[in-house]
Amino acid sequence: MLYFLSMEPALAANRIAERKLRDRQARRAQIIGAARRIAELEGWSNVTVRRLSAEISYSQPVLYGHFGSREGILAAVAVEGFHELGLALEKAQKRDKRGNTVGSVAAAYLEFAASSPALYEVMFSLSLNVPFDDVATPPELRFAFSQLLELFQGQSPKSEVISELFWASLHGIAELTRAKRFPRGRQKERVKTLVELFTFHDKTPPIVKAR
Amino acid sequence: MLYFLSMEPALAANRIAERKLRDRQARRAQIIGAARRIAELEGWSNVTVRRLSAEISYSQPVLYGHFGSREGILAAVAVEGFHELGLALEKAQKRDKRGNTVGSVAAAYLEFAASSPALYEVMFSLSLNVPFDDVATPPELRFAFSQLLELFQGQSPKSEVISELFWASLHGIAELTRAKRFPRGRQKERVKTLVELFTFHDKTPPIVKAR
DNA sequence: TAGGAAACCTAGCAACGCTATATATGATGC
DNA sequence: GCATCATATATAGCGTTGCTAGGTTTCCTA
Repeated sequence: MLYFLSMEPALAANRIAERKLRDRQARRAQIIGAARRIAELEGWSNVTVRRLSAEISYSQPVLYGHFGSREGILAAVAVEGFHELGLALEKAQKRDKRGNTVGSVAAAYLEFAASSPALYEVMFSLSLNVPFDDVATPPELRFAFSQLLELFQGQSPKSEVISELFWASLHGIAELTRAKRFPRGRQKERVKTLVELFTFHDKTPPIVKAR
Repeated sequence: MLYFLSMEPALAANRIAERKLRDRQARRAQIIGAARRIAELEGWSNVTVRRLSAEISYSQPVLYGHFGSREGILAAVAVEGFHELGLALEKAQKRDKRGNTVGSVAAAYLEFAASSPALYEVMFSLSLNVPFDDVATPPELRFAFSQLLELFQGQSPKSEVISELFWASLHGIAELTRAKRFPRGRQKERVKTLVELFTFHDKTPPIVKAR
């Protein structure tokens, strides 16, 4: 039972360092979680550093030790959002059984944006972000977009442009819906028409790239 | 030369009231103009009430007398933006000589968004806005969207949905371009492909209803 | 020309993001 | 076990923000 006491000092130091790292990451997750919760319930303007510090029962400088600024916190939330969006799209693509991959991915995208409006908002409102094809771009962003890229892969020489347009359409629908710029209750029809636009029945083999 | 002095009192009061109204509107325009200029040059975070009051050489409460809050100022700028966007789209539609109305309107839309990024940003970032089909919706918003509606009028029973999707696509492209989420230098190809998607030829409609 | 309304400014509040500095906590060497 | 030192955390404050109560000036009217 005195095992740990007799342990090699270097190993003990390792365990301690690991524990500290875990604590740190746990607190980081706590901060991000609190930010998301408050944003979703009360809007991003209520996500203040003071409020967050009260929420996790630490002083403000602790938050600045984790993320360098308030924007850093929002950026971390945004990255988490892209990760989850990527997972949701991947899941939708894999689970599709009706041969309508484009449709189910589109539905999943809009469902994500609608069910977490504040999260979706912050994913695109941060203006000081790195370009998407930059080396510094977080892999979470690439991952999310790659799910859309795969949808049209090899369909045409312009498959990349098609993917970009598809993404833009989804993003536009999500944003205009969130901002209440669209008449209500036609969302299903909108998605259906969108899918038709992006589904190409040519002589040459079209859309479905099962994989 | 003593004409005005002997003028009917009621008329004199009228002239004075009119002049005051003119002054008021001129100052209102000054504020909006200053806000736009600063936003475009230094970003919206630098558009503070203090800064604006210094810019027009009036104290802060004067600004609050015109617009009730900082957000009120941004909203006024946004409305002005929608007005100008509507005009730009109308012009593009009327000037089109190549029979490619959809294309020239799309180009005009993206040109507008690209040349005034801060203006375009504020037009869609105000979350607390009235729904688009509400009675309280400023006519400028309706006007802008009506330009897009006309584009597809009568082309299909779903012309309204098509218009909404077209708008969403344009908005998505504008936003993703502004946020640098798109690879550079393919904008022309993007627009061309978009126009193809939204152009329905009488003989062979590219959209075949999928089941 | 007196009086009153309208226009305008001064000064200040509470809350914000952020940080220099002080204090407590906990691991390490003797 | 104790002293030491680094690391972790808190206190307190700076400058700036949006916004407003209250006093002052300006200008129209009678």
